[in-house]
Amino acid sequence: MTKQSQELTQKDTRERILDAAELMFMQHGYDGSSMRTVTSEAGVNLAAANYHFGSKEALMQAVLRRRLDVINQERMRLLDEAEAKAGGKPLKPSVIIDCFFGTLLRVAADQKAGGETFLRLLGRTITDPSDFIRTFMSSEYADVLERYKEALFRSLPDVPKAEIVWRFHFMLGATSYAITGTDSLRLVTDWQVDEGVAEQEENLLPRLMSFLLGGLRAPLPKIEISVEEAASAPFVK
Amino acid sequence: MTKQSQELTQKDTRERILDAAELMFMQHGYDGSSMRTVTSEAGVNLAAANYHFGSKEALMQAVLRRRLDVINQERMRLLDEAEAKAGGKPLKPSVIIDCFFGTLLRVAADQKAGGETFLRLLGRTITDPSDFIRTFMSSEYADVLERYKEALFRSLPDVPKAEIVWRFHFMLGATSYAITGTDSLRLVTDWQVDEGVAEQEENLLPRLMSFLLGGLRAPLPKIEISVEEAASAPFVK
DNA sequence: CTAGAATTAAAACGAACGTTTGAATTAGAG
DNA sequence: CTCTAATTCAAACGTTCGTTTTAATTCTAG
Repeated sequence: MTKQSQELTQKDTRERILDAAELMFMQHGYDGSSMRTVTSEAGVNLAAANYHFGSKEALMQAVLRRRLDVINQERMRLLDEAEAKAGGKPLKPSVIIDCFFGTLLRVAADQKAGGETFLRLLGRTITDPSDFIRTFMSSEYADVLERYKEALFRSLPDVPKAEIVWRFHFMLGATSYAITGTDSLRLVTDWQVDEGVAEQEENLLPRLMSFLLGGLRAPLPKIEISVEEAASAPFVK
Repeated sequence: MTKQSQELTQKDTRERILDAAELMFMQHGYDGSSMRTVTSEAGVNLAAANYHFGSKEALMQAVLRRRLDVINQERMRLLDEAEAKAGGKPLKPSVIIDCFFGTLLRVAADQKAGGETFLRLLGRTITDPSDFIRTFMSSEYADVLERYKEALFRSLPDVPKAEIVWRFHFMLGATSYAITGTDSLRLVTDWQVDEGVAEQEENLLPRLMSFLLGGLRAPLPKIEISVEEAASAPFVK
């Protein structure tokens, strides 16, 4: 059997498992989902999941990788493009933020039948307690995060780097929580009964963008920085 | 046996279970923690947990309630106090934000041996996939959220209420993610090896506060609002 | 068509799970 | 002290978990 035909025959089962796993992991979390519910939801045999992916952990990684690769490649491409166009000059913060967070929302919302689901899965995954997930996400994001941090440092030369790292951190949190959608605190209750899901995404992006930029460019807090702390501040290279 | 002596004798076991559960739930999540690891960590018999709390779900609720009650009562008290002092005039956004988010960080950080742990547990709990946790948090937070939303509406009369609700939502996300601490993406890597944990908390508050206020007061996004959407916007009463 | 690899299918494995049971132990009230 | 209720304890319950095994089936290259 050739490689090409393998992929064709596997594609059905593999992708059905990935789709079902994406949905179940989003709805019930990694620990809350079982291989049995995933495979039965996918309409395939239980053993097929272990045959194609090896283990539940590997399945989770495959679910995440399928979408994250696309998103992170697009993030890199857009930042390269913007920096090339700027010709050595620092980028505007709004451009950087849009490349990073805007890409996430746009790409994830674009992909038919799964983008929305993945977006919410990602929001939960970022705070997932499982060690292997945190390790995986860390390695998966290392390059792109380093790239964007450097871009922000150049973009905001007067802001301490430690402060930028903190605010990037806060922005990630606001975004991850925003896209989780199902508001655990029911802050937003009667939600889009008449309208489609797409419309929510459309409006989420500009709203979130305004918030993130406002936070990123907020006045610096007044903190007494001790000498020792300044020396050990993160990422002051 | 009198009620008082009951509480005294139960206190040891009950609180040891609560402390251990708080720690395990924080470290491994609700689904990732077992009654066996919790009770063995607490140094008590397995059945003691079900005896004192009835079930694993009830144990989780007791863990959350123990700290949330204190925090939310303090939130209510401070807002009452601030509004009484203002004498009918709207409060400044910074005051409201400090009452809500500042109280969380201060009270949780104050409580000896557990405040820090609970803070991180709460960060994860807010995005936990379990249905019963979301339901519990929703009901536990309903009153205080309603109170703070109203205060923000009065504080920012020119900002559409829907926008305020969105930004409250984003602020919750930034905070919950910020206090989760263990950065899943390792954005902050070499972290306070020399310094204690307390110092992180000290600096987190002003940093987070600046970010939240910047986001809250950011320029409004440009969104085309259709008539239908405006009519069904959340919480426009 | 046929040999052989790839895939699917059914069944079972041992381990870990939340919970329950019933006896043993502890502690306070009269 | 004695009786009774509260608590602790060891053991087991039935279920579900991720994974493995082994056989049946499907598909394709030659």
